[in-house]
Amino acid sequence: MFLTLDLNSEIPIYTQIRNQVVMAIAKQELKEGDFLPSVRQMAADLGVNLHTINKAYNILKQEGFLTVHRRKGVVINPTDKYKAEKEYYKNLKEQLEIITSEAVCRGLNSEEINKIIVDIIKDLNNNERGRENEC
Amino acid sequence: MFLTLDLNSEIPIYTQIRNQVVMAIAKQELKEGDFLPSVRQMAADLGVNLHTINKAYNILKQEGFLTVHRRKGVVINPTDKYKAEKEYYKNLKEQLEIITSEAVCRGLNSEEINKIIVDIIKDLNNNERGRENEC
DNA sequence: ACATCTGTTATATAATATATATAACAGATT
DNA sequence: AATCTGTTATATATATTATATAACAGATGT
Repeated sequence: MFLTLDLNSEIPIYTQIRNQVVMAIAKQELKEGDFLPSVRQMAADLGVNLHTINKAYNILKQEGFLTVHRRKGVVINPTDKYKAEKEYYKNLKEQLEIITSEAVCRGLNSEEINKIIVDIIKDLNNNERGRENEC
Repeated sequence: MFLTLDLNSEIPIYTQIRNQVVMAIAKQELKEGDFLPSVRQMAADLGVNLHTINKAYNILKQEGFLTVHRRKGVVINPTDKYKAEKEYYKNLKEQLEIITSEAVCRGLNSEEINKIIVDIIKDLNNNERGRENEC
């Protein structure tokens, strides 16, 4: 399982799960058509409540990342289901305004921030390799 | 006042205030030695409770952005008080990993993300001009 | 047909976070 | 001495987060 929880984190469990699924999709550890465990199964695996998983899945569903089927479980959507749209860009910009402002305050410039992002994307692609036998 | 609140937002009021102060520092609308209104004054201005402002100020204090004096009110710190340090970099990277992963999922590449950040920083500097007679 | 596993929905409960309302204290200013 | 500071302490209300049970209906496998 690619999921690890920090129960002491201020970030809610359902948000941690949502974030890690998105990161797994970005790394292509999860691809179109891949299945996630059922809410009950993942709840058992992680030792949390069914509703916590259900909330995370419903957010991901609402965001377009996955589709939910009875019995089968949860399926990662094809990428065209979660293409960037107007509302997403607005939200992204708002988030980056806050983060970038603090970074600028603390003396970083756009090149340094860009380097961090380039490195993150590089890492996403590195993790892509050598992981064929998972899930 | 450079502060506007969205009471319907899911973002807590004290977090909105914290973020807007950081953005104001980034825009240099607030500079070293500038004063912020007292907790009571800003609470009255914004129509919220004293403790909500106090919480925002204490977070900003803890983050190094300002110092609190009795009577005088609240003073923006010199920039060396909130230089980027190890812990901040770790936190910044964690935040950007999540945001960048989602952006990559939605089809953006590092150039496009970088452009958004460059534009944000450009806007921060634009707002710097023509605002001499504020506060 | 039947049992079983799905997601889903509904309640209830508890703990924590957020926000407000008052009050009081101690330091600093005027 | 009066006033304005930040600070601290309670109390209260609401919302969020997380858990605990239970039940329902659709789909699957036997």
